[in-house]
Amino acid sequence: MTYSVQELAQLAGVSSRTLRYYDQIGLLPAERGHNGYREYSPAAVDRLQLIRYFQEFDFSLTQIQDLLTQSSTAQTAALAQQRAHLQERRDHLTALLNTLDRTLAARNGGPHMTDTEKFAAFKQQQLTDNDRQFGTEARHRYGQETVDASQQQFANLSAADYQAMQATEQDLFTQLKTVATTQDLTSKAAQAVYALHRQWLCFTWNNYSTEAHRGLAQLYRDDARFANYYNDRVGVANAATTLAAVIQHYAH
Amino acid sequence: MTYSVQELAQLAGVSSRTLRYYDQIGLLPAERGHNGYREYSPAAVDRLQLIRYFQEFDFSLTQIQDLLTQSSTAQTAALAQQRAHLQERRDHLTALLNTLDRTLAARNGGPHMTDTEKFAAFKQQQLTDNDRQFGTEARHRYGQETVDASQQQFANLSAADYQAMQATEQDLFTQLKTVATTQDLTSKAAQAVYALHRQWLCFTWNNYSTEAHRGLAQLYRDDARFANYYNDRVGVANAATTLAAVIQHYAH
DNA sequence: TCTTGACCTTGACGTTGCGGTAACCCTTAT
DNA sequence: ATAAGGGTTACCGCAACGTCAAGGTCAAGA
Repeated sequence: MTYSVQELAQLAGVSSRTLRYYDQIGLLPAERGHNGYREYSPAAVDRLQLIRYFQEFDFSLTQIQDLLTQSSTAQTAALAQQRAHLQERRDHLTALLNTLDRTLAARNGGPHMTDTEKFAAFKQQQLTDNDRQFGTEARHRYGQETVDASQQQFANLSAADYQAMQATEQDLFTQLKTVATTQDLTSKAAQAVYALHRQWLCFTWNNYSTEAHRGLAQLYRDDARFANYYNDRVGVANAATTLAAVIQHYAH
Repeated sequence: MTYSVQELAQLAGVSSRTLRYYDQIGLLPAERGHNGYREYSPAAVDRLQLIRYFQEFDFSLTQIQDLLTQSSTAQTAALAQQRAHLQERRDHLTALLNTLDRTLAARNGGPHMTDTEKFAAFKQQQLTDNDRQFGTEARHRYGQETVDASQQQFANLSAADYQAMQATEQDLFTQLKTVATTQDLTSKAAQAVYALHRQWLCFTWNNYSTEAHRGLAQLYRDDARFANYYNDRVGVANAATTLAAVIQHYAH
């Protein structure tokens, strides 16, 4: 017993156009009857189910095309890799729901939403990015408390402060680029780099000390994640080492 | 002070191409400098933040276009409607994750050592600690299944999620300390405590409900083991009762 | 037999939210 | 004066289909 396009479309919850498209790109080839109509065998039904299954996991059609030809172990690996992605998406949705609830409450005459809260979801994203990059290492070297306090501080920044912090970092990058090329540690640009970096730190550090600053400089030089961050953002290969050298030079 | 395309793009985490596109379709018009360059005012920055915010909630750009011209009440209605959609998506993702886990378990027969397994011992430790503290009592009141499902979920957390969960709990402790001293249930700190505790729960609960949350609040107040845990970690004697009061106040 | 209406076919163009590239302009530093 | 690093418009391309247009096929009723 075979299915027509419409029948299979109904069964699988897709449009007939979709089935014709899948046939066209060779993802789900159909056999043809004497009149040229498409006919789908039970095997095709199974294949379509698999396709829809993979599709739910955010694979593209070309990826699915590949997956369906590959071995079972390769398929397993791909699925496992997708798991983390799914979990991230769910956590993000959870955060969004919380934010949305607060937004709605505020709009319904509830407690007024501060600028900080309005930006919370975006900053949460930023924050976890930061944590992914630096969190583990910093925790190891400076202890849990410092990092938590720093995140706390970060989350408490007002929207204006947050933008000011971003602007400061931008200035830092610009000046750092100059120093990275000139390599002149006594230039005005180098002094600016030190001042800006210190200023940037003080947005989130409440107890600045030159020792901690120098400690951070070591991290910038020695840890690939820190180094990559600065090299990427500044756009030169020796940005991190230059920044570290500047800090070592001025922080006393 | 105005931003150039690149500057605003960096700030907002979008590409400059995106900004030019938004200008082109009139979603985020830019002013022009004497040289024809785009210049973005602070008002444009705010508008872009709003755009990104709505975008997170899966509105199309044309819908956002409309929303930005409409009244605040219309915007509220749209957001409220979107809430149900968001929750559906999250539930769907949860189901997908469970399915995927079962799929992977079925495919995985051998003693291959994954990163998850590397963390498994540590998490197993934590898990038994939790079980020693809370397990018996929770089992009595909520039944074996709930507890097992929760432990299952906990063991499935990725390393990154595990650290995020720890960070959330730390934030919770900090805020809770404030509330425990002020005893102001309507303060921002109290609201934060509720949100954080809910967020913390959702790392391991896949079906959050306010009733279950209130039930847990009772446990915190009435069971010495729960109470001691929070009082110890926060460092004040009335932490657990305060937390319970906050939850009772907000979970409806 | 003829017609009607439901189904099927192959094009071909439209959509969303940008990415990428080309070709050219502006400013600054060397 | 020339190179670099920004900016500009303009156009082509992508996935995964939706949506016509123009027509072939088939069973049923007048």
